[in-house]
Amino acid sequence: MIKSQLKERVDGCFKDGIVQGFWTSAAADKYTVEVPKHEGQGDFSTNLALVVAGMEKQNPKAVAAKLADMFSGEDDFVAKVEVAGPGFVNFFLRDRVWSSVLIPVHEQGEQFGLAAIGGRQKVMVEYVSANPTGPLSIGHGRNAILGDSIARLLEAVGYDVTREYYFNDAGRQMRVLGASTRARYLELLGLESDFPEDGYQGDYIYDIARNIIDELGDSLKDADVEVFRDRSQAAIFADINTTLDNMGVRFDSYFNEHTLYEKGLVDAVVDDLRTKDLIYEKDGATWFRTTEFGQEQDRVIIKSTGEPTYRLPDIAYHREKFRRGFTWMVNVFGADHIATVPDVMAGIRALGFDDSKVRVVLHQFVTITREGKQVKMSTRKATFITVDELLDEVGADVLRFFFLMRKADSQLEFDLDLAKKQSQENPVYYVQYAFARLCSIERQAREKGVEVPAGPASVSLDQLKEVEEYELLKVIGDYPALIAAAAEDLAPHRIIFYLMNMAGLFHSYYNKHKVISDDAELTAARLCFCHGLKTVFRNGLHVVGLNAPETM
RNA sequence: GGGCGGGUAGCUCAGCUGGAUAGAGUGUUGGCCUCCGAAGCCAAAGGCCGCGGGUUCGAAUCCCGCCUCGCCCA
Repeated sequence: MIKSQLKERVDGCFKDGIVQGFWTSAAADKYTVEVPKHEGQGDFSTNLALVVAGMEKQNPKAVAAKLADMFSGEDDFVAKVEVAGPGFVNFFLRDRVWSSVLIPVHEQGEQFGLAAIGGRQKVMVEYVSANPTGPLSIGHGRNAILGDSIARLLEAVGYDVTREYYFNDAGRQMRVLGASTRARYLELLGLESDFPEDGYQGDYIYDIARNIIDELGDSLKDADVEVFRDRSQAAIFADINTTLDNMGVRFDSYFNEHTLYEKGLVDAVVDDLRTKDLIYEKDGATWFRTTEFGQEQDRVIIKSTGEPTYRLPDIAYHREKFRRGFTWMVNVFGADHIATVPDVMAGIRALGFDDSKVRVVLHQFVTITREGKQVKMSTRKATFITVDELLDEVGADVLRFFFLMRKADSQLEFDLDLAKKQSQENPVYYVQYAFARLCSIERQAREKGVEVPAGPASVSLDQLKEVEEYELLKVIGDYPALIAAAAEDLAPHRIIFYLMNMAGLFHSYYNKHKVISDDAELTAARLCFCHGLKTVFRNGLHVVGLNAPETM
């Protein structure tokens, strides 16, 4: 906000410079106004002179000097302008400029940081999308948290978000699931059973079988696999939903792949591709000419057995998303789905849609370390760690925080010992503690009969003149831009880093300066300042789905 | 063999569209509670940003090659 004010003034000078013949318009939109890394380099700096000089073979320092001259004369915003280094122009602002951010924070409260960038456009975020063959694994957990946080961020900047879970309950996997449950059922009844070779070995299958016995006894001993499949699916889905609920993850809709077939949408894709001559038959299979869309080889979409490959329904599903009116869509996938992306994109383009409207967030795998050693996981042997187990061990906030601490591209090492055993030194608590402390300060003030100011209007913000206060005020002022950038990049991890940084600055400030003192005017200003901090902590925690506890 | 993603402090990881002296947590070492919550703070130590070229005023960041780890496809 303050940065954009300055940027406008720099832009104005740039235009004046063109009029005066100092430089041409070539560098327009190429230069930036940034916060310098090091102290002594001002509150903001611009590389305008370096960019202009580079494009026009001028001396950067001379250009910088001209720009600095145009800022001549002091005012109530800029205090000092300097040329430094290879040709940066550094700006030092008036101290009182910073405390002005408390005004919008106070006025907007929970709305502070929200934006209307999205213009209520309809966006779909698809995530989790795990088939109901077993409890959610740790990888699904990362996916769920990532998708949910991205959805929250997009809502925060004004998109109309629909969260969707896509699944397939009709495939081979599901038949194996049904057969596994039937085998366990018969086994528990003491009857002869044949557990499938590639069956699901997890204990949860026993649980499902046991529940069937409790409810229906041995009446299903001659029933088909389908019966067991349907019951297993229902039970597993119920568990998945409970898990998601415990994680604070919700969905607006569930999309069953089967409906694509029911409505003939899969066949329609084949027909449409065929009329566009993008399909041919070879070796009994049906091929899609993906080479027309920049791929190295064509892909099979219907196998010689008549069974479609995963690509086909995926393409049909994405066309359906477009038809449902979504302006753009986000797919959150684990790294193992990488291969399907180009095929689906090709399909979308082939059907006449704009594939740049589909943004794929790929996240790498999660590894768990316990007692310093990596835990080996296998889905088939059911030796994976489930989200439920993690939730039991560390709780929803820690789980979410840890999953968001890494950008999606990075593999995530989840150190259980750190998350659990040392929970007192956990980064989650570090941030939440900052918020709780701020709440505690306000409680303390009230107990002492000190009036907590209603807002910045009634206090003298000029009282805020400590370096630590300026630093924190700057951080507060960055918050709206942070939300916008994190949403744009679909990168919730940035919020986490922001919060940890702000918490660090605050804890440091707290240890150095007393908020409540004998100086009534100063106390009022600081209480107002702390209230602003509290607002930003709460908003920041909430925007990625974390709790902001008032006491801990 | 091809594709994608990593390689930054002992460990786990940030580093936004190239910017001025490389960042955090954790671990190690040493300090700080009569004082708004010590789940906290302060200080020290710790780096050929995988390797080699290139692009330019300037590269951890962009381009090419190679090494290595993970995932996927064949």
